[in-house]
Amino acid sequence: MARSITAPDGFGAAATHETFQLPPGRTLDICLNLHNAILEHRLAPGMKLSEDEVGEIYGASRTVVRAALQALAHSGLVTIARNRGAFVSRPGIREAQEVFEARALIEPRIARLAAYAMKASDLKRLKKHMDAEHAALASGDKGKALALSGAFHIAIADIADQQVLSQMVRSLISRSSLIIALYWRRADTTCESHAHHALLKAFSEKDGPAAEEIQKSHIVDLHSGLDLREKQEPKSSLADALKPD
Amino acid sequence: MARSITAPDGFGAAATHETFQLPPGRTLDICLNLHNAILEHRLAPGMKLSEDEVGEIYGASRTVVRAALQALAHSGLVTIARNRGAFVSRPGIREAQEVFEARALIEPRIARLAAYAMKASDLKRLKKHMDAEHAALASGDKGKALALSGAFHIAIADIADQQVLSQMVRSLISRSSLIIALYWRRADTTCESHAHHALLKAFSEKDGPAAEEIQKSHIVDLHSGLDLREKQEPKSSLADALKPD
DNA sequence: TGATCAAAAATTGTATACGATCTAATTTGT
DNA sequence: ACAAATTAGATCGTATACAATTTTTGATCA
Repeated sequence: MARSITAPDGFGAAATHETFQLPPGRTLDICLNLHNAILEHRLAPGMKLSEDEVGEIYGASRTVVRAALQALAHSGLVTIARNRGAFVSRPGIREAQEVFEARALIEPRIARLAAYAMKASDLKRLKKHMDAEHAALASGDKGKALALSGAFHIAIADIADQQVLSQMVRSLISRSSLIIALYWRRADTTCESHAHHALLKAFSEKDGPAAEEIQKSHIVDLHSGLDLREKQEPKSSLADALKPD
Repeated sequence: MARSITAPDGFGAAATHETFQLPPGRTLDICLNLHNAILEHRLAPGMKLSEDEVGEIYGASRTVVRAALQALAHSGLVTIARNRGAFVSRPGIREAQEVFEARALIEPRIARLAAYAMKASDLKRLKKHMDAEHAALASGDKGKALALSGAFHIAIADIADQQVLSQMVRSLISRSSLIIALYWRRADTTCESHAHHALLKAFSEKDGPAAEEIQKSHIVDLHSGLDLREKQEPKSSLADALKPD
C-alpha cells in the first residue's frame, strides 16, 4: 500500500530513521512526513493531530499513527496530553531561549570539526544546498527555504561525522523551526545566506577556528532575530479582559 | 492494577516523565522501571526484551509494552530491529567516544551555570546524593552506586535550571551507563567521589569557572577509565574461530 | 556426522473492538 | 437570559485477534 510517502525531492529531508531510532516501516514514513510538514510550516504550532484524521490521510490504522506521534513527541515536535491527544508543540519563550543557547554551545564546535573533516565532495554538496535555499527563497516558498536553511546546518553536522552531536543538532534545529514560526520578527531572511556563505569560505580554507567563530555569530544573530518578549497572557476571564478598558 | 511500579527509594530516579515526553500512565511506568533496571546494570547490553515477556512481568498488554520499548529506543537505551524485536543497546566504541566528548562539551557549561544558580537547599540535596552514593558503594551495590553517580550529574543539571541542556545530559548519562557496563576497566570507582567532592566545594563558593574546570577534568577522567581499544571481532564462522588454535 | 531444506513454533506488525475520558451541545432550573 | 447540570458525540487508552516474518526444530540425504 502507501509506501514511501515522503516526496524525496533531494533536500529538505532533514530527518532520517536515526532521528527517531525507529526501524524502517510505515511508522517511520509517517514520522518523516509529519516532520517535514512541521519543518516547512505547513502544520502550525498548536494544531491538533487527531489519530483518526492522520490515519485517514496516510491510510494507516491508529496503531501505526500513535507510534509515529509518540516518536515525534520524543523529539519535541509534538506534545501529547493524556486523553486529549497530540498537538504540534508550542515552545514557550523560555524554551526558545534555551534552544538557541544550546545551539550556540554545540554548533560552533561542530563547525570547527566539520572544517577539519571537509572534503571537496562535501563542499560541493553544501554549495548545492545553498543554491536550493536561494531557489526556494526566490520562488517565494518561505517554509521550504527555512527547512533548507536548517538542512544546511544538519549537513555540516553530518560532515563533522559526529553522530551523537549531530543527533542533538537535528533535534535543536527541528525545535528552532517551531520557535521561528512563533517568534520570528525580522522580514529579511537574507542574513542567513550571508552567514552560510562565510561558513563555506572558512570550510574551503579548512579554517576551523574561523568556522567556529562564524557559526557562533550566526546562531547569536538568529537568536536576536526572535521577539522573545513576554507576551500579554490572555486574561483569565472575559470580565477581567474588559474591565480596565 | 499494577500502578506505581518503580520503587521510589528517594534517589536513583534519574528519569522523569519529561525524559520520555510521555504523559503519565502505565507506558511511562514501564519505561521508568526498565530505565532504572538498565541504569543499575540489572539488564545487560544486548539482552532481548521480548514484548510478551515484559508484558507478563508488568501485567500489561503488548500495546503498552511496545510503546514503552519504543520510547526507550528513542532515548537510545534500547535498539529495535524490525521483525526481530527490542534489545538493550550495545553502544560501539565510536559511540562511546562521542558520548563522552559530548559530555565534555556540555556538562562543564552546566556546572558553571549551576554554580551561579546554587542555593543552600540545593547544596544540601547534592550532599545527600553523595552520601547515598557512598552508602551504596559501601554496601557493595555497584550498580546502584553507578546509577547514583549519574543522578548526581543530573541533579547538577536540574539546579542549573536549563531544561534543554538538562535533557541532553540525561540522555548522555543513560548511555554512559551502558558504555561503562561494556568498557569500564578501572577497579576503583572512588575517583568519582573525589571529583564530586571538589565540585561541591566549588559550588558552595559559587565559583563558576572552577566548577566548570573541575567538571571538565572529571568527565575526561571518566573517559580515560574506559578501555576503548578495538576488540577482536568475533570470527565470522565457528570454523575460522577454531582453526588457528 | 554434518549440511541442507521443510515444517512448526514463536515473535513481531497491524487492524480492530470496546471501555474510559474528554468535549460540546442540549436541556433544565432559577 | 444566564448558569449549571446532563446527555450525546468524539477521541483516546488498552486488549485482543489475525497476518507477516523470523527463528527454531526436525527430517532428509550425501
